[in-house]
Amino acid sequence: MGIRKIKNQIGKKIKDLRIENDLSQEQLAEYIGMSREHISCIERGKNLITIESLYKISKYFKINIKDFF
Amino acid sequence: MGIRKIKNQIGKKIKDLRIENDLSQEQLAEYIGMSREHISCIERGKNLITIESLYKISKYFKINIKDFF
DNA sequence: AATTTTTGTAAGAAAGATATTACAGAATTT
DNA sequence: AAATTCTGTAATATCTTTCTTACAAAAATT
Repeated sequence: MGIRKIKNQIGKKIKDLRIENDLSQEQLAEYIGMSREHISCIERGKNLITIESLYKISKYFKINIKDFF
Repeated sequence: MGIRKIKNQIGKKIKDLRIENDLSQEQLAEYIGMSREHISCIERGKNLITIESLYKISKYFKINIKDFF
């Protein structure tokens, strides 16, 4: 599995969590402290998130960071 | 568990793998394509590695990226 | 003990991630 | 259908990570 698939996988997981929790990109962005545009790109696998940001998201949704991989 | 602990945890894991495989920081750096200084900082929990670099290391050591978390 | 190898550390440069702004299209709501 | 909310996208700016260079300390080897 290459880095592109990892990007898509992480993006999909974030989007799923966001939808499950009935949040808009903007709401999630505000909670996590990042821009909506960046979240949009991450969800579509265009940008790669840092470990620190991924950690914040995992914390917010109360899941283990492992579950993104 | 905060981001500082995650840094230390990742650094320790990388160092352990490197020692187990009898590599110097310089050798690992060359294989992975990153600087020795940066690996030194990562191992000591001073710098936080990106997901892409972490992925390269996991691939080199043939382990799952989950195992860093 | 001297030599060589390995590692820590710092300052500045380069690269990459993320923010900001702005606008358009899609989806939803009224 | 109009209005509102939500999302995609691009260009530029800002911030953080990573590299480069250089030197010193520590550890291993001879």
